[in-house]
Amino acid sequence: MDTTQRTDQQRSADRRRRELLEAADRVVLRDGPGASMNAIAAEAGITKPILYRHFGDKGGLYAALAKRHTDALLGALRAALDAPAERRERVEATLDTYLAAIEARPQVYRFLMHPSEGGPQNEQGFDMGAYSFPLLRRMGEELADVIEERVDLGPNSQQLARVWGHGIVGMMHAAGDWWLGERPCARAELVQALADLLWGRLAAAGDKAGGPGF
Amino acid sequence: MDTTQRTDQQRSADRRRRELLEAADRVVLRDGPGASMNAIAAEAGITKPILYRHFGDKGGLYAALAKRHTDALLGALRAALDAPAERRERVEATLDTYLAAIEARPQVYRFLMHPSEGGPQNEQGFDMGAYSFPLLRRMGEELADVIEERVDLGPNSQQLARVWGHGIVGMMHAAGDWWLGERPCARAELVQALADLLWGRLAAAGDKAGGPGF
DNA sequence: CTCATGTGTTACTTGCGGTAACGGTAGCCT
DNA sequence: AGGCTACCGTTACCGCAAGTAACACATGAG
Repeated sequence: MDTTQRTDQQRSADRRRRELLEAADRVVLRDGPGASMNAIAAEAGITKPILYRHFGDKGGLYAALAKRHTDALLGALRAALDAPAERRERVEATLDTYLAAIEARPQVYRFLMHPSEGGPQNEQGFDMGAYSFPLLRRMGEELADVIEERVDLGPNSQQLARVWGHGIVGMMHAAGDWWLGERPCARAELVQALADLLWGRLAAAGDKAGGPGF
Repeated sequence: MDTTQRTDQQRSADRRRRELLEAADRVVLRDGPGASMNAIAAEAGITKPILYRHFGDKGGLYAALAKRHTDALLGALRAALDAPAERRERVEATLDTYLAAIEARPQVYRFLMHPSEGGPQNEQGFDMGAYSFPLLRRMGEELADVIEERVDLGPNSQQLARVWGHGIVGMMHAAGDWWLGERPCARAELVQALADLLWGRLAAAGDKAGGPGF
């Protein structure tokens, strides 16, 4: 029993793992994050203990599931962030990429961010918070790296970049979440509004008549 | 059986409700949001069904609990937002108020925002997501109202204000969450960094040597 | 043939949210 | 007084989901 066998088995196990993840994906997207391990196992054509052998516990499964989508989204964002263009254009492209992603697959988004609420009858859900925030944190850190690498912020640039990275990601996330729920305007308008905000239009705007401004 | 009796009973019920909420508060702050209804009932010196008679279900209890803290925080924020001062000063005061609140009572904050994870051994938590986002949404809406009321944004000001309200709140929240976890700097520095971001310093900064900027 | 190993199962335990059914106890009515 | 109606409280239970133990079948190696 050595490498060759091990690799064979590992390949097989990896394929199985992928199949299980795809089944889990289908169920979670259909039934919401409250989906039970039994349901996921049934969809995969097997039974619970196998899931536990592969993923340890439900958290492990959900983490693996979240990682897939998270990686895909981060890849798209990185591409937008790396395109050759002016800074504002890049910012807009990145915002648009994120918003387009959550608009195109709101089910996935809701799973990643609001892992409760989901299916028709959603009762006692699951812990969560443990999968959504990794995504936001990772996005924040990556954006911080990009900012620090490319923007001249003078002294203390590292900390400033990290604050901004997390702050901008949070802005994008919260605005996107609200927008996705209410759909008050077209995506492009939202992108413009957010870019304007980042471009200091709040500071530049005048007060309205009737008192000191905000 | 009419008003007088009813009011007496209602007063008594309200007092009871307050006591129960305080007990729940203690337990949740001690054991984290995974606290069981049994534990809360025990802390209050009673048993489960009474909790259910008062709050319907666990969601109702947590919602009531969250509302208390949410209202308190919103009150403080409104005060900071209404102080007579220049716009930038107000923004800084508001940011500082929020950050001071979460710094002073991280347990409460974690309950409101990340209702999973909590006590030492926290496993199967609870659904959640249903209590944190109301807070963010309410803050976003209130800020939007203030912006629209006081800042001259030209046409489409209503939508712009709402986007910005939610966006700024999200920025504050995400940056605060990250900062609370890592404590990389003093609160005042964070406030400055965020205010600088809102004041367009990202747009104003130059590119770093080595390529087009972010 | 046997034995180790990986894959799968059934059947169970534990602990939670939530509820039904029952017991006291205060006040009001006649 | 005696009984009736609400209300506060209890015990004991249901359903369900996470997670686990113990067992069963295959298959390839010696």
